[in-house]
Amino acid sequence: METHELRDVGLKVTLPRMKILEIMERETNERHLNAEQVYKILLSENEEIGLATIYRVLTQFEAAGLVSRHHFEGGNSVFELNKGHHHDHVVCVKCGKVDEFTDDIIEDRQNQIAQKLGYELTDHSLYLYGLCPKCK
Amino acid sequence: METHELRDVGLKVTLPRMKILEIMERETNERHLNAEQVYKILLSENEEIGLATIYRVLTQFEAAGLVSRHHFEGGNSVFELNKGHHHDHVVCVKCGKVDEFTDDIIEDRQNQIAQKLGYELTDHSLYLYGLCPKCK
DNA sequence: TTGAATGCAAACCGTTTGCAAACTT
DNA sequence: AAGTTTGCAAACGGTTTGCATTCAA
Repeated sequence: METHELRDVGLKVTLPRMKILEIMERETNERHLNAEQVYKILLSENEEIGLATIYRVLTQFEAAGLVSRHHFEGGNSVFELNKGHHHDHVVCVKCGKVDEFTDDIIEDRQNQIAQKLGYELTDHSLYLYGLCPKCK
Repeated sequence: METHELRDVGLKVTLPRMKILEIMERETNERHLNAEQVYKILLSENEEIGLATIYRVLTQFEAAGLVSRHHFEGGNSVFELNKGHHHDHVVCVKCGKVDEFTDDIIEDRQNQIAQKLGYELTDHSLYLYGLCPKCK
């Protein structure tokens, strides 16, 4: 139940936050949503929640560590529910489907490259773009 | 001389285009510039070129294959002069310095991952963020 | 001379913010 | 009852566009 997840991260339990969290839990596995998409899903379920609230709630969720924000090609932010482990993404440029992966070899190489160039890494982002099985 | 590069890609030779191309050639190796930065450099050299023109020219350069556009963390676009070969980037989060690299092992792994997940890759982006030698 | 390129200001779009009203505790 | 959270509309920042003027060929 979303109630506990919200309380656990110190957020007051409100209807908008519960609904948005519920949607993130339902949809994250298939695709990552932007604020507009969350807004439309809410509308289609007859929940009249303002777009500004969605941005605010998602930003709070991000600060609380419940979701991460990504900037895919094109620019606007998409959000994904956190499941704890680091991973990278493959994004379908046609339908928006997202697959996740981790690869130790790639991680190692990144660290080696950073070291060789003298950088102290703080973060990295790796996105693969293409057509998913259904779309090609 | 910038004149030929412009003619070669089918662009009329104008002062804004020459100046902007010249700046890209001077600056690309050290850092990748956004439109605002190009604008300020032009101003500092007493060239009064409108920001809208800079966006238009950079977009034309991109279409002509002269430059690439990237979306680094934070969101706004930065441009880099193309030198023909594919490469990825390490970006200093403090000073904006950019280093480039390519790594065949990473490229291979990316292709294998895409294949395993059934994607037909069209593109990818890999950015490492950190502190460069001077900034850490 | 003629069509393309520029400058300016206004439009745009995703996102954020100020404020009064509606909620959670 | 006290303090948050929400909705609305207005503001914002980077980028694009319409239109009259200026320019390259």
